Amino acid sequence: MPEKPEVMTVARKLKDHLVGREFKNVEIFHDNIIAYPTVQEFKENIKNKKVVDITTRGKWIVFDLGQDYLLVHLRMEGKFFYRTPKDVREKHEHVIFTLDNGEQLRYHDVRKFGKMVFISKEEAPSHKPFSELGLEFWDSNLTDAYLKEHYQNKSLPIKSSLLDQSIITGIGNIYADEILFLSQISPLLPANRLTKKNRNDIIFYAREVLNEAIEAGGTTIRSYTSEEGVHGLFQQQLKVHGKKGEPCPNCGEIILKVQIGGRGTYYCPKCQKKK
DNA sequence: ATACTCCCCTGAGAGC
DNA sequence: TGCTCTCAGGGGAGTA
Repeated sequence: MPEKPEVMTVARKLKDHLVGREFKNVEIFHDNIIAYPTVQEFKENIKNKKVVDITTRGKWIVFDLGQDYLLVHLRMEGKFFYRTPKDVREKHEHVIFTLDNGEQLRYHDVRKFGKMVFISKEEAPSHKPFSELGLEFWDSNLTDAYLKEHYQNKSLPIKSSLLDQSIITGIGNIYADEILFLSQISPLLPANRLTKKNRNDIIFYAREVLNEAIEAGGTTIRSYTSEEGVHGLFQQQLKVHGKKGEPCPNCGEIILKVQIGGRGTYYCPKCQKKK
């Protein structure tokens, strides 16, 4: 379940290995992975494109190909592995890129939720997904005023609003719970009822949690080429997410689990009161 | 415009 | 052992 820190870690490792390489061919075994353009166009466009850089935007991995971008969203379970053409294709390898050095970069995704987009740099800013992404957590434009503006008409619980990628991008279900716990805000509180302090706390702790996770990512992820994938990241440092029935690390109250917007949500009912 | 619900897809784990 | 059921969750589509 990659969120921003995991995506950044994967992107960094891909960059170490792939900058300067060229895509010579791509085979697609599950068409739904290709979100844009058509599968046929995607195959044709990717050929002979050289990887200039690899970065992230929100939870998307951004392959800078000079004139174009290859964008990859791992969704829940997407992973990359390096193989050679001799290796038998595994059950969940859905997209196989062959590189100019004979190696293959294979996209593995058990649940087939991941998405790939090939788009020109010119077209990208006004086109999904870039056109619908909000601010990165480190962006200096992410301020109380920004959140106030975007939350003022939202009666949705703040938990759901934090997952809205068009406001702040990169936060997923796990870190949303952690950020709200540290901010001592009930996940059920409607976004338009947050105080100024609440909003500033969210910004502060979002930066703290995500930065810490990014640092941990550098050491915890063994290798995205291994069967380990990106599992286990930051698990030891989680305070409430996944801790149903355990005592709150703050006050000892039993941590609850509820469903908010269809997502499992963990919180301490004592520390995170719906004021 | 916002906010619901359903769906994508598979495997793991629980319960019987 | 093995069946059925529920859950995991990022995000898009359709609908009210």
